[in-house]
Amino acid sequence: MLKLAILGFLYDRPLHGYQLRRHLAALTGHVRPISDGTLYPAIKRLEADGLLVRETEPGTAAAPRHTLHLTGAGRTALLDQLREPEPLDISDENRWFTLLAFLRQLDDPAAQAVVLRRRLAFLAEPASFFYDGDRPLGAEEFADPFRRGLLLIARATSEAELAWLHATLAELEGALTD
Amino acid sequence: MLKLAILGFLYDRPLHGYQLRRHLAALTGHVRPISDGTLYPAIKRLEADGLLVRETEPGTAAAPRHTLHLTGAGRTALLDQLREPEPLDISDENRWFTLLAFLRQLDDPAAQAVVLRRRLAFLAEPASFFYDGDRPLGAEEFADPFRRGLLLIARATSEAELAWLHATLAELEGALTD
DNA sequence: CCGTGATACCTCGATTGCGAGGTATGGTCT
DNA sequence: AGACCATACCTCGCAATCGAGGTATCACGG
Repeated sequence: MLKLAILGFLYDRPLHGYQLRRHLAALTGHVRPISDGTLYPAIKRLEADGLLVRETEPGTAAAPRHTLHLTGAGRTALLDQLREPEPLDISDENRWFTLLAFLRQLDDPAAQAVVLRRRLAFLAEPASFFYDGDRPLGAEEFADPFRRGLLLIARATSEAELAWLHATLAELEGALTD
Repeated sequence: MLKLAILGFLYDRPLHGYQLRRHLAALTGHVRPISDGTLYPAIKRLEADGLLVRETEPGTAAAPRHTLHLTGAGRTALLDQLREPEPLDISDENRWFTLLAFLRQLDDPAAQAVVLRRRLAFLAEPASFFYDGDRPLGAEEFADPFRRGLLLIARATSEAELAWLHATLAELEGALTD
C-alpha cells in the first residue's frame, strides 16, 4: 500500500522524504500522517529493491536532504502494480483508492481494464452484513441505529462509486472508439 | 481493531472460533475473511489477557469446539474501548466503523458523547487533497478523472455520514430529554 | 540569547497481520 | 470405496507498521 503510494508520487517528480510525507498525509485523509517509523523504512526497502535512488544535496537546508528519484525498475514496478491482473478485492478500499490516485499513469485501454475489473468485483459483492445465528440480516432489520448507520454510509459510498464507475467507463469508451 | 471486533461479537453471545470468523468476515465487507493465522492468535492473546475463557465441548462435532465466553474483564475492556476518551481520528475509518457496530452496548449518554466527538473530528477535517508543489488542490482542478473520482466518492461518504450523525444526535437528544 | 517550532532524517522494540502449511472428523456424491 | 468439501483448530516465519525515542540545523519572537 505504502509502496504503491510512494512509487506513485515519485513517478510525477522526485521528492525528498519530508515532502513525500506531506503528500501521503493528504492521500490518507489529511489526518493520519504516516509515521516516520513507517515511511523511512519503506523508503529503504524500495531503495534496497532498486526501485529508487537517493541523491544527496549537501548544505541545502538544515539536515542533508535526500532527493528520491524513481529508477526505470521503479517506474515499471508502479505500472505493473497499477495494471494488477488479479481480481480487485472490494473490501480493500485503501488499496483501490491508492490505485485510483495514480491510475492516470496507465494508457486508456489499460486503465479501462482496471476499472472494468473493479466494477465486476463491485457487482459481485453480496449486500448482507451481520448474522442472527446463521441467517444474514437485511438492512431494514436493525433496531440498532448505529448498525443502521454503518449500512447507510456503506450504501451511499457504494452508490457514489457505482455512478462514477459508469460515468467513467462511458467516457473511456468514447475516447477509445473515436 | 480485531480485538475490538472479537470482544464486540462475544459480548452478545458466546461463539466458537469458526462462527466468529464468519461474523468477522461479514463485518469487514463479506469478502476478505480474516485469515486463520490472524484470528486464532488474536483469540489466544485475549485469553492470555484474561478477557475471555474457552469452554471445550468434546464430541460435539469433528474437531473439539472451544466455545469462547467473555469474562467480566472482557466486558469491561469492550466498554472502555467503545468509550475511548481520546479524540476519534477520522482517517481511521476501520476503527470507527467497528466501533459503530458495537456502540449500542453503551448507554445513551455515553454513546452520545462518542458520536459528538466523531462529529467534532469530522467537521475539523480539511477538505483538500493532493498538492501542486506546496499548494493544496481543490476538487475542481483535476483534469484527471481518476483523482476526481476519488474526491467524489470521498465526498459522498462524508455527506452520508454527516447526515446520519445529525439524525442520530437529534434522536439521542430526544431520548435523553424525555 | 534562549526557547520553540519547523525542517529533515534515523533507529529500535513490540505488536499485528498474513500466507502457507498442517491435523482431524464427518457428510455427500459418484 | 474414493474423492471432495465443510467444519474446526493450530503453528510457523515473514513483512509491515507503530510509537517512542533520538540527532541535527535554521528561523523567529521575546
